[in-house]
Amino acid sequence: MTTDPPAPPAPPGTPAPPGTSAPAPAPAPSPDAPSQSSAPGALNLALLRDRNDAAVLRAVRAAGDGTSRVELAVRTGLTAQAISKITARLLADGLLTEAGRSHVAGRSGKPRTLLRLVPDARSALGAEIGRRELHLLRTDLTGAVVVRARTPIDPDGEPGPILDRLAAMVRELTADTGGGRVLGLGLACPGPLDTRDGILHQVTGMPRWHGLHLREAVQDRTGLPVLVEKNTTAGVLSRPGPDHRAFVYLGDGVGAGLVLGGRVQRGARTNAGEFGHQCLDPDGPPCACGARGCLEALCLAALRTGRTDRAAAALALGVANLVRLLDVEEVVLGGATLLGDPEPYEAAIRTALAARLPDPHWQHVTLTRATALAVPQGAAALALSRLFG
Amino acid sequence: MTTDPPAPPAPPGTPAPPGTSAPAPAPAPSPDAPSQSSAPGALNLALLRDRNDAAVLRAVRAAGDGTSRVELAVRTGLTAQAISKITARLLADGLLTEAGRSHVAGRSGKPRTLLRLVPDARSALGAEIGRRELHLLRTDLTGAVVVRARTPIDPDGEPGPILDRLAAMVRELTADTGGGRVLGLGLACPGPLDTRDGILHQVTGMPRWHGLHLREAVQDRTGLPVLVEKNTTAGVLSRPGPDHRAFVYLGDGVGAGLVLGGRVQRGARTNAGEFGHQCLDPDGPPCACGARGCLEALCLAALRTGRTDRAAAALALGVANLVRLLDVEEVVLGGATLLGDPEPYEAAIRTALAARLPDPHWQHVTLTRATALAVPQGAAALALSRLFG
DNA sequence: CCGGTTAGTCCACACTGTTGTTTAACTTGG
DNA sequence: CCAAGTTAAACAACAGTGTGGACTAACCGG
Repeated sequence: MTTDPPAPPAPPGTPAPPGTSAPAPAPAPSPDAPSQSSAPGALNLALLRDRNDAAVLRAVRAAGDGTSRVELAVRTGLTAQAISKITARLLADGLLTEAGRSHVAGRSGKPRTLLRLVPDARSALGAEIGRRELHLLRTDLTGAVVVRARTPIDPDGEPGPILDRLAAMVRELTADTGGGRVLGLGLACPGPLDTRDGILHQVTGMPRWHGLHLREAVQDRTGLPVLVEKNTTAGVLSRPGPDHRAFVYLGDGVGAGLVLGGRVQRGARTNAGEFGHQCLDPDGPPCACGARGCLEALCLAALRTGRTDRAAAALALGVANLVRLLDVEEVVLGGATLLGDPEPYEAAIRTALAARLPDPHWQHVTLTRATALAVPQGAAALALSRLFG
Repeated sequence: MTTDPPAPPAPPGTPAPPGTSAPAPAPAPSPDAPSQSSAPGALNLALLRDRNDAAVLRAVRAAGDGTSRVELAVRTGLTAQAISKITARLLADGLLTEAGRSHVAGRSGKPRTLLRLVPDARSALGAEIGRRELHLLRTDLTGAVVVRARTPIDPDGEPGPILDRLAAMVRELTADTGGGRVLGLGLACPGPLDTRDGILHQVTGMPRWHGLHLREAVQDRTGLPVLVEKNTTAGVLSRPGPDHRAFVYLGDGVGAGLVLGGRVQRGARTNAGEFGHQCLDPDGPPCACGARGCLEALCLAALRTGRTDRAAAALALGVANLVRLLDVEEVVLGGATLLGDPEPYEAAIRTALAARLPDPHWQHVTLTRATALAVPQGAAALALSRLFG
């Protein structure tokens, strides 16, 4: 765990979240903690403002290409006046621009002024740390990938040199961000980990990374706010979607990321999403986790013998179980193995859903494919969520 | 669907939620809708105040018997001054009282003034509508049951007369609520339903209730704010618990209610919790839902042949799957069948969790039994959540 | 050109939580 | 017993939130 040159010694103008006006009020004890860790819902005026700013930004993003203030007022439930103040703030911060007016033929009155996100106003970094390679990318405010870079990883090696390389790549990728401030760096990792403190637990297949204080290590090397997340959870955040959705991953293992009620679900011990270890057959083959008949064990065993159909059937059953239990409206499929040959999986899942949902029409589930970049993009989205909430 | 005498023609002084001072600002379109239905997180000042009031009330409730203002300030993250103002409001509303001072030996300074909930300040009604009987109860502010009543139900009968009886029971049970205002009536029902509009879908085993506008019907008959909820979801709310917990139900069927991240999860179409229809054996016995090998089918088949052990094993496997997928910290067991003979189920679940969680120590799961009243109590808790958020 | 209509802003305001100061109610030490 | 020290809670002045009403801007239709 070499600690290396601390890179940019202080965060070069990054830490201020949405509002930029106040000099440095920050009553928070730790400089990067999210204001109040375990506050049970009590809100401050500053937090209120940030929340409403975020709500407006989200509404603008959701609208795609241009919304008016009136529409924002309707969508958010705030007054026109409140929207006026909030958008003024966001315009001053450079996050929004006015982009023409919306002339609707045969409609009297002053036309609405369109507002848009300024993609280059901020940027975010996201990385996927895998057992084979490290993938880093930078996105703009809309989440679109701007540049990316990759480097191989030796899973048995020490993390230190790799993190040094990561820091170097970060410097490269952020060198040319005009005035666009970098919001932070999201790191998506396999295996169980502690999201809150950014500490890895037993990362399967990467023995030297066991127990690593990843957040601290990368924060020291880059000077950026760092967020550590499980890869599947990052996957589900790769793009905005419905309030109830799941990202299902089939690669080296099987896992899922969950958004329920519009919120990422990490579970009590940040260990939710162990979708691959649901038991589908108490007498099935043994799994690496110690149990028997896990979905993951069934899938991997089938794949080893080339029986994609069986792997797909097992996965499909798991997805149907998940959909029935959680009533999600979208399932996003990802992971190298699955994306390498998606059709059989999609077909099997469609069949299973049709067979196992009592009313497939009413409970329609959208099935989509993630891109290969979903995980690092989701990691970047994590950094963007400082603005979008 | 007889419409009957509309009972107390207007809500007799009930509608104002926490704050009572303002005459009647209510900018909400519909009188009982929760201010703004689908507002994506935007808050106005009135909502901010209600939220903070609720946060303080929750903190007082969580503290059990008496907290001080300083402690509330710490817990909520608000300033002492803010707490002072908020508690003053709640004291004026009669929700809190000052109950002595906390003399701690060997501690200098002014002793803290203890604050407590006033149990009788408000009350809430909760009902469980089952296939065999209707169970109604009234709780105080703390959720403790004050009075209850029951009446048999003919599952094949018309709902109208039963709802009339319900309204009569409501009048009885609320006749002697001193000044304690009734916050509302929660109705827990089986089967798929639409929580938002309070409309039942196809309630299994109660054909005449199919498509009933239950909320409206009961609201008209009682004049109270009515909330309709699925029985399992009500069950999980029967008492405060950890932020990630599940209520698992084995009665006429098998189901679950979920609280994840401190929020009830109903799913995209308020159909989450179909825990009983996870497939544990693709070649298993056919289930009433049309699929094969559902947990519920396995359990019920085993129970029909008196094999409690097999039913317990199936349920335990499902619970283990649920815990791994969602990383809950508490599982509450309920339902008449299970509570009639809980030991084998508990033992099987403990065994399954020990076998299937990679680190049972770190991921410890508390297993508790619900009371027989959990469902109607949870329904009442739903009405209490107007105050507690 | 002018009235009608809609969008957005300016201003005064009510209310939120915050900061700084004062009062209340104890314990401690002489 | 009394003064000093300490902690709890309230009081007063304040910054900042969203709100309501009046006002201006920018279009349409005649």
